[in-house]
Amino acid sequence: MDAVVNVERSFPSAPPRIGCPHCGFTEWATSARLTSAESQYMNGHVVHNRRIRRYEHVHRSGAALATLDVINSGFLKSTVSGRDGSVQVTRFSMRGDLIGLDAIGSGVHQCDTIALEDAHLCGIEFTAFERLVRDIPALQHQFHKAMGAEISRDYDVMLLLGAMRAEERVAIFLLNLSRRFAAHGCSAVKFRLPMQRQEIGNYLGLKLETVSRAFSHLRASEMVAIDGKDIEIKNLSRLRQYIQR
Amino acid sequence: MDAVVNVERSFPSAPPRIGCPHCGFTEWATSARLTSAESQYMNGHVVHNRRIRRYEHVHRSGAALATLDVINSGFLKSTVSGRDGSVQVTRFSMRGDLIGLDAIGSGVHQCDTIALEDAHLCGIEFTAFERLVRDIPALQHQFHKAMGAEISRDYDVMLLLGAMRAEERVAIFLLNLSRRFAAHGCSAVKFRLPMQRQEIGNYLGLKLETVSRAFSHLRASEMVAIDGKDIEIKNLSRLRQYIQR
DNA sequence: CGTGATATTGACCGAACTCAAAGTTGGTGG
DNA sequence: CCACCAACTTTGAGTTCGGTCAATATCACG
Repeated sequence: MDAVVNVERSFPSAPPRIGCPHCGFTEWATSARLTSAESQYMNGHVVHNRRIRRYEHVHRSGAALATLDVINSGFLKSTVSGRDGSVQVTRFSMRGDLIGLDAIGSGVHQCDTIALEDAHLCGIEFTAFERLVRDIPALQHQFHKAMGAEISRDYDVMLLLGAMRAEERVAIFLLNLSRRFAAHGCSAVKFRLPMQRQEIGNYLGLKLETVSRAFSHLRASEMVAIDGKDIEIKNLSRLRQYIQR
Repeated sequence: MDAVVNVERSFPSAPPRIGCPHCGFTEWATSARLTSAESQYMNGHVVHNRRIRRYEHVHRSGAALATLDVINSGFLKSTVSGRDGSVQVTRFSMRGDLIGLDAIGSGVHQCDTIALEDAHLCGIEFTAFERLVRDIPALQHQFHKAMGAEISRDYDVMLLLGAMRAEERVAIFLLNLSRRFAAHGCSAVKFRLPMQRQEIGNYLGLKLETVSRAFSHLRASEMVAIDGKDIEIKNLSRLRQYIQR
């Protein structure tokens, strides 16, 4: 607890933050309702706004866990691979998402994480993060919720992969993207896919041709307009209904 | 931190533990290398050895998170359901496994968890557990590793569901069970399945007939002997090889 | 504007599903 | 303790959904 006390001594009121104008960790701190002293304390450990270029790795499978990161901008994909070369996309991540949870179990990354477009991350060294989490109860709770949310999401994906038919999977995928864009103040009905058909297939457990056919069929049913990577959901409620069968 | 200090005052050396002879939390404490004072402190919050009878629920989807539990004995299954009645088994849990992680994200359970046979659990109220985790750094690290391990396992299941063929899934399922039994000092090559074909299918994203056929084929290939629920792995290395294609 | 990568569409194939029937198991009550 | 019966498992035959292979179309980037 000392650390927080020290910070409170050094920063009795919150000084203006410097550096990273769109820091994902600060957003995180906001939703965890940290005091400004706590927020400042955490902020001191953040490596701000690391740039990742399109197609670059954030981390590779087998690499030791170094930092926990939050995305400020850009889209990432994480993949696990079988020995036979098969690839499964475990997650598409965007602004506000935590990167590195795949390495906490063993200390070594289980996934490759690659930028689908130029991206910016803020990171905290994991051992420092665990200390912060111990010192700041609100941060602890937020972190546990974030890991728990990832586990819940994984269970939804298992249901999708194990029990849904191809077109349902694609519809659910679009609705999830829609919801996530909306949560960031973007349009829920009109957006551009940051990934290609192959990658969607590797996420949904389908071949790219099947994804393409599903899109074509959803277009024919007039639920969505699809032009390459540009998506417009024409009938949100019918699309929602469709997956409830 | 006070709590630990208090405990250290009250229990300068470890007094003999009472009550639960096979407490999973104690095993947990051992692998986290808690001091005996810390272990004692934690132990004071454990509700020991709750009995769950076969087919009873440990928790239901939609119920608020109350306790985090560790299994002392018995096998459990956790499931998520789609609106259309489809069921996905997210996990088969056994001695030493943590129950309740599915509720940490939202505070509400995402899964139904049911006993496949009579079982015993030790539990700690979750809010108390978060306090313990803050007070005992080694416990914190252990808990984060446990959640991280669950996330890693989920990614493996996604690869299995999204990219593997039926017989591979079944082979991997058997090998995983084998490894887990071995980790508890049981035979790695001879064991009894605690679940039925339907439930294996609901875990592997297959129909029960497909599971049965896969078993028959693995038997015909002389990799395993299967008599109902009794499994004997006849050729472990060939079975391992088989999934590496 | 050209070119390689990505996406669509079609025809065919095969792995897993469905439906059905027989065989086996295990729990219960006589 | 055994017989019965419902639940579970195996196996077979036919179907279907998604995969495979291939040809064309479109896009994005240099």
